[in-house]
Amino acid sequence: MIADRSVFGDDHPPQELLHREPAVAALTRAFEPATHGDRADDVLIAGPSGVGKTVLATHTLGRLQQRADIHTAYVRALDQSAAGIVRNVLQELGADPAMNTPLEDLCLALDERVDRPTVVVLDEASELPRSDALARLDDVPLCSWVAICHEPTDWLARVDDRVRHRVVGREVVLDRYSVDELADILEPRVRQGLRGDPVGRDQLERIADTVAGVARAGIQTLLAAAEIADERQHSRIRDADIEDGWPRAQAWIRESNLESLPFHHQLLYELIRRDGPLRGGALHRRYDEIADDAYAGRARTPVQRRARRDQLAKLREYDLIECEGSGRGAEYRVCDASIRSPYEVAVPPGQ
DNA sequence: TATCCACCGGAATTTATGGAAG
DNA sequence: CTTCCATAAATTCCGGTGGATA
Repeated sequence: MIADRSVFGDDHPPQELLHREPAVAALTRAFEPATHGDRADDVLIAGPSGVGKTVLATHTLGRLQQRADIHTAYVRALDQSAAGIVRNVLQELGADPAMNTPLEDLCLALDERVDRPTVVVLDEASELPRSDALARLDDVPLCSWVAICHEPTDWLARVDDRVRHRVVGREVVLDRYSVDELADILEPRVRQGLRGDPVGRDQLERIADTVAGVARAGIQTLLAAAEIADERQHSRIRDADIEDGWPRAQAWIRESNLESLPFHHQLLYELIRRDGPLRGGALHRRYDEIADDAYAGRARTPVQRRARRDQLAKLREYDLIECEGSGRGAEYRVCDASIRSPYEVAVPPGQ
């Protein structure tokens, strides 16, 4: 049934953006000055994860690039410093700045390189307000940015006044898709990625409903349901395949999250998976007991408690562990105990 | 209920890394 | 090669706080 898995990848853009016309129009308007060689307006795109914020930005920019002489850069801001972000922008523009180039020099190099309208997409920019990267980009005359975050109100409250005034009131806020809209979005993927006539409209709607209008989850669930239908030798996707496809899709997302993290995080995760739910104190004691063995033969060495707390916060952010209660009494547990670290983490049994 | 203690998380400080300049 | 420098990651320090203990 599955003809081409790559059709379901995050990096496989749709040929046309369905049901985002107002957002495309707003972005196009903001980019308009760039078509006559001027600086584009800055933009803030906000909305829950998986509803197409990144696709909206790159798709619209791609179309602009076809009819205007501009440069674009795509950077994952995450919790990078201003220097890290400016350095990444330079790399995207074809420069090769050294790791230890001072922020000031990076900005000068950027100023020199930007010789035409340049739009920088800053994805995963929720922590961006902590650095002054946006102000740095705004200092470059022809350079504008598109920041992508989850919570626009919170984000705007944390940025510098000068930066806020550039985007406030013109935020592009995306919401989850309706069942009908998401079913429309899934249809082309069925045609391109699956063989035969494997799924009906009512089932696409069922998928859309299951994932509550989150496009990324819908696409992954469609693929998972097709995979399960294959395993069960169904010629068409059945309701039960969709039922079981959703948790499988969730597991894929979590697995790739866990895989992307360094060993420290994965060790903490494995401790919680094996011995959780655990309170902070108990977790730290377990770590101290097994750390020497677990890190034996690895490039990294055990870290202190304060660093572990930051790593636990990262695991929560990635939806790998959850925390019941707050502060001192908080209890950690993994979200899905069937998800394991790809490292063979040697964790001797507790007690 | 009062006191104590361990943990949390912000901020300052130190260490590690990897180029570049001398 | 050595020294220098800037960043990123980790450590140290510490005030605040919520659970534990009497």
